[in-house]
Amino acid sequence: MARTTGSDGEKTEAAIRDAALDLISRLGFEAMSMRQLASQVGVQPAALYRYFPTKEELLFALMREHMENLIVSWGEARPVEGTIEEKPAGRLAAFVENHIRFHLARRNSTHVSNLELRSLSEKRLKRILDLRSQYEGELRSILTDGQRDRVFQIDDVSLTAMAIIQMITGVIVWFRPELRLSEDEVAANYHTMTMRLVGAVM
Amino acid sequence: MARTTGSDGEKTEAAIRDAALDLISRLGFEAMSMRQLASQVGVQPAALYRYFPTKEELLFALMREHMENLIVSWGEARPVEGTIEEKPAGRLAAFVENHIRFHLARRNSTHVSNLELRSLSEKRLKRILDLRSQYEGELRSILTDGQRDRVFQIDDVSLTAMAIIQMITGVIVWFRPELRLSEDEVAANYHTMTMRLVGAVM
DNA sequence: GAATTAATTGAACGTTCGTTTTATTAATTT
DNA sequence: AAATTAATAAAACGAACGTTCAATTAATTC
Repeated sequence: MARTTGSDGEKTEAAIRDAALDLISRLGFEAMSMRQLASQVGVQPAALYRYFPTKEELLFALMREHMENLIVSWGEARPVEGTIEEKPAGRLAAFVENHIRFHLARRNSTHVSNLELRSLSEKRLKRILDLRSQYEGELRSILTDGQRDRVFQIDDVSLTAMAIIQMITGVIVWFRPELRLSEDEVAANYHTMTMRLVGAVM
Repeated sequence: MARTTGSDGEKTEAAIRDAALDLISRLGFEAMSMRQLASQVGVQPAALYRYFPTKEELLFALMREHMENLIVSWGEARPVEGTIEEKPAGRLAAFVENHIRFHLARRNSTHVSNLELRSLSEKRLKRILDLRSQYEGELRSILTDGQRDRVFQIDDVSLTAMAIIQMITGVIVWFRPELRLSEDEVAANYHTMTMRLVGAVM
């Protein structure tokens, strides 16, 4: 056999991405074999190489897409200038809420992006870390502005930014949709904790 | 050749553990081969199997030891009953300080214990998660007591416990000894943030 | 100093890995 | 309807994997 009836490059590529996110987040990147991936997609291993030249480039594509989506998501959620929400406290609230919702909606790719950095070559690792640093810079600038306006009490902006990122990303480690708390309640809770953490009066 | 001059089982086992922690934390468990490990220890691959029956049991041993050490460490650092430090705020301060110092002193095994859970069989995974839950229970009980005494303002004890654990464990992701902040400063900073997070007045 | 035990080597086992090559068929274009 | 391009299958490559086994030597015990 060769080309199968109804086969379509775009659909296959999307199916590969989905299956890869599922398998990598469950088994880990190194533990997932290309044969396993092909089998889950319903295709022969060789077909994968039409879409991704190597296993590592597949991982890189998934991670880059995740980070770019995250940055775009924040760009759209960020309060517009001149509004009341554009003050530091409003921006921080928007940042936390967007971050929580984005990650809860993308558990698989979040796991992949957070746990598989070691499998990237130095060059590709740097590109992902640059995107990450760009995103974290948004948080740092919010904290710096709040410190300047004396609405936040922060000892060290960089350290606080890392602490907040770790805390709010950690939600995907324990949160399960079937648990007692809803996504809204979780987001509200993290918002409150973040505001207390930076010493903002609510 | 066979047994080498000066060879000693205890030393070899310790060397295997050290090398494994180093390699796994750098490459990941699946990416580390037993041949690589043997080479770093300075021994033939077959020699590893005198100390650990399988690769997975080696990983399990490293993780269990890490968690048991963490629990022992907290047992020794925990304030004694009847002292002023035994109030919730003092216990929380001790918990955060011990946690930060313990993890900063054991970067490799922390990475292994946090990132490689997926490589454990169901049974062994459960044993590690039980130890983890036992440790987290200590934090939850501190938060519960502080809530009862009205010295902490906490919406949800479990959620807050997870948030704090994620935040303070995250220190090893970014902290490098050569950076501007000392271990003492970092610990003090996390202590302040934690107290603010639970709404304690300092 | 002989017998025993501990520690390790060297070689090999079958399996699986990521990837490549070639052939074949479906869909699209001309 | 013929020619071309896109999508896949089938088979194979050499390399690396975790692990086992038998042989060998160092250290210890008697």
